[in-house]
Amino acid sequence: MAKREEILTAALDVIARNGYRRTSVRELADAVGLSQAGLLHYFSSKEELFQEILRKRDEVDASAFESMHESPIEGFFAVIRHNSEVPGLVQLYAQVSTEAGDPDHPAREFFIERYKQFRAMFSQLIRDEQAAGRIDADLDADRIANLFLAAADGLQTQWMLDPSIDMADHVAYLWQLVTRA
Amino acid sequence: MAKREEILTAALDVIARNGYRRTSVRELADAVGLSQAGLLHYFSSKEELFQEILRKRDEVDASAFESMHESPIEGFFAVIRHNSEVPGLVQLYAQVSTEAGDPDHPAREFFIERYKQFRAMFSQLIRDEQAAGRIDADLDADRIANLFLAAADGLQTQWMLDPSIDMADHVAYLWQLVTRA
DNA sequence: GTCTATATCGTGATAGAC
DNA sequence: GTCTATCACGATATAGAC
Repeated sequence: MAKREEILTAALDVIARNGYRRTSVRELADAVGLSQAGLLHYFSSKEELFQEILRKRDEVDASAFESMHESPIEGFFAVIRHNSEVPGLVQLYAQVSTEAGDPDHPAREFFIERYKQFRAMFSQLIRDEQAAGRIDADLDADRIANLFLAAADGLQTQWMLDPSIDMADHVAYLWQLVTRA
Repeated sequence: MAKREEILTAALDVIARNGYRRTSVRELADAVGLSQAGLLHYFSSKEELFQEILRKRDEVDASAFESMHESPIEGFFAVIRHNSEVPGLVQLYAQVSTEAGDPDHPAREFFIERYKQFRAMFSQLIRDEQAAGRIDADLDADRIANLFLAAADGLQTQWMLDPSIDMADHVAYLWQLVTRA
């Protein structure tokens, strides 16, 4: 459905500017020129809507940043750098991903799957670096992968409270730590 | 006021079991045998109440774990280990700390201050290790401190989604990475 | 497919009696 | 200090017309 995509794209735009906390279904509906009920015609619930917004965001980021960098780790840094341009999306992600920690949250499965994928991707990346001799082969790729994802998430919390914190810089520093260890 | 403390202690207990998402002021009131209005007599708003609950938690953790360990880093690990016994509190903290990222959130100042303190404490700890020759003096204590706090926060998100993730183990691994670098 | 209108709900806040 | 009662509100969800 083209309309669904149109809604999600518009939603990303609104939320990037207004943040998650202030954004109701009604406002997203306004942004696409639909009524609240009209918008919910395309999604089974508010929670599903926001989950799909986040999925769309991943998709947009992936196609924007993954291909344009030679090494995958550079793409990762680029996404993080980009994040500081879209505070509302950072807030959206941080908020919903922690809500999804609740056993009954409808987006829980989505996030479990998402972390599984990112974890696999990242630990593969590290193993590749190990194979190439750029990271000590003794290091535990899985644990390091989890630590990178955790650092990226946790830095968002700090950055929202103090935007002078440079998220990308910190993650790059962690990378430096790992590559020289 | 003794009553305020009594309320906060009871609240910690309820939330540790039920989590944040499900917990309304009314339920906390029930737990201390007060009406909702009766409880709010002691706090200016729901948001202030939850902020104070988190402050109380820090206080409890600090007195429980800081003194019983010789080195401060061990206390840090102990708190993290303890966290996996109280999922509701992890959820509470994760949730409110990200909500506080909003510029208008009443608990924003509280968290800014809290991070400032933890950051200072942690980077001092690292500098001490550097002075003792256990951490390379070339490393940037401030950035590493932020990375530890970020990792601890981010691991909570992952752990809530997958409790088989060992938060303390991961943080200890990061410590190992830093001490051998 | 989209709208209008409304049901329904939870819940935080407040007024005022005791 | 504490309760009862009520308000106010901001949602989301849904029924039913067009």
